[in-house]
Amino acid sequence: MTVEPRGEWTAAQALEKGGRCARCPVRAIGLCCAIGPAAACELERIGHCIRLPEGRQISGPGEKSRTFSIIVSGVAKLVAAHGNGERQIVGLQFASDFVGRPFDPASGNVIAEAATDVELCSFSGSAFEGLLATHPDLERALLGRVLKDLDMARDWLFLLGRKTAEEKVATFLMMLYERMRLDALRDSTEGDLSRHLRLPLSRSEIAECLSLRLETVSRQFATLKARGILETRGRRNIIIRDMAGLQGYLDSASKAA
Amino acid sequence: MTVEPRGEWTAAQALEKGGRCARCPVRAIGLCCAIGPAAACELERIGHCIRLPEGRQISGPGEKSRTFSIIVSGVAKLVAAHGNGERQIVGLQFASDFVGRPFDPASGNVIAEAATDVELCSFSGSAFEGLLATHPDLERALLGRVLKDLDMARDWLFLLGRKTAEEKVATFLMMLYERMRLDALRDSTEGDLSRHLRLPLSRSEIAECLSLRLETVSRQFATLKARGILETRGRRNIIIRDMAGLQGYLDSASKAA
DNA sequence: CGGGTCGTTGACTCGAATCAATATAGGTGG
DNA sequence: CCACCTATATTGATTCGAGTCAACGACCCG
Repeated sequence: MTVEPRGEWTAAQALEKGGRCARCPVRAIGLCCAIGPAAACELERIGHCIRLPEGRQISGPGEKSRTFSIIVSGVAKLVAAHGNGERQIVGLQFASDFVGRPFDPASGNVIAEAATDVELCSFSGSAFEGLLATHPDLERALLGRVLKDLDMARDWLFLLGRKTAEEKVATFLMMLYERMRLDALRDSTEGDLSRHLRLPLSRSEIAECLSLRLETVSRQFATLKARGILETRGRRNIIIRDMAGLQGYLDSASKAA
Repeated sequence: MTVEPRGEWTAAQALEKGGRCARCPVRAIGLCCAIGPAAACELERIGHCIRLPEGRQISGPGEKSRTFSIIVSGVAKLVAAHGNGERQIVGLQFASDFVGRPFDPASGNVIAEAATDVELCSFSGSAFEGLLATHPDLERALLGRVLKDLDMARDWLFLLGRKTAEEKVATFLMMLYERMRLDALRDSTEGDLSRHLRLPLSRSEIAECLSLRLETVSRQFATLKARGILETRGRRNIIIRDMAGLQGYLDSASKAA
């Protein structure tokens, strides 16, 4: 998952070059795929690409201006933090997903943070809202994306509420694998990364996702390794040795010893 | 929460009567409040009111036709059920909320069920989608509602992941209280139901919401009673004796003995 | 090569689940 | 209207999974 630098660019530059969007890796799968060339040109005019380092806040309370962004590369985490120090990661957004909330000043206590270095195609909130108002296709597409996020959140509710630590970790890895495999196929860089997975999160962040402690996550990795389901290569790389074994955990279906 | 029978009615009847919507208790706060009288008239034409008894499935896999409904009275629960018998309630919808998913054939494994007897203002999926396509205001309002559901789901993730059994039950009761107080104020039936709460769910359903066992829910009720925070009147009625005490649990902020 | 962060492993604790009796509400039929 | 009956709810005893506290080990940075 090496990020090929594309550099910062502005709408003006993009137009000069005859359509930066045309070369955008998520043009075909992001929100922007829902609109025709004319509207895409308008999008290009109001958007600009920015790169943020791991850890930087992308949106949420404390940000100066409301923005709306499409992720070009990297992973963002959505974090709910209440009163005391408790944090819960309530969502992960990958390439082609969006971050931000049009028409909604208070984005519900959730902050978005770069989990890895990220490239964003970013719009000012009001400019993007203006475009939404004049392009029903775009608004329709956004509705679809929000519904997808809602499904994801509800799947996650089931995971947090009903799965054991072992099932949580296995489900998390499968989710990550499916999602990053899609991204990899598009980039079509390495031919056989098939069973290789680079983790975008630390153990402690995985724990924040799954409502576990980092020690428990570590133990579950150890269990999965002991069963020959995975191998680790350093801290952030995983090789899935037994895909079927991993899938066996998905629906809490496997009760066999 | 006695449901005043409004009877079944069809669009045709409604028009004869000069606008059934005008007398609808959720007209001012439902999705339909986003649109002008002309569009409201069209909504009236394609919608009809139905009443379903407690326990009846409203939507989800297994329903013959895709529908979209606005809840007029009663409470619906959204249930995620996977493989084995595990069930997780992933959302509750109250009067003025919606049930159903426009433009989305596969409604993400979630089924909606009447938690109490419900009155619905129901539309065929395609008819409602047609109206959405021609009324941007309505689509905008729908987007807002879906974003609200998303916030709710994410708050719930925090609750499931980071709160103790006691905090879960207290938070659940406060959520219910806030929501049902709003409904009650609108109906303005009883003057002082201020601290009275009728539970729309059984202990076992509450447990399904909170990822607890019903025994644990029962124990937490007992604890809250012992602390003088609540009283129970029969199985389904609660009187909140110490509102501040209950609120103390909301943000996991109270660690005082 | 050294230092520090991050991850792993171990021993023990604790909160909620589980298993098992009761007890009560609330509907039904006499 | 009352007595019964069954669902639902409560309470108790015990188990178990994950949390907590603590020490050690390994990776990655300069």
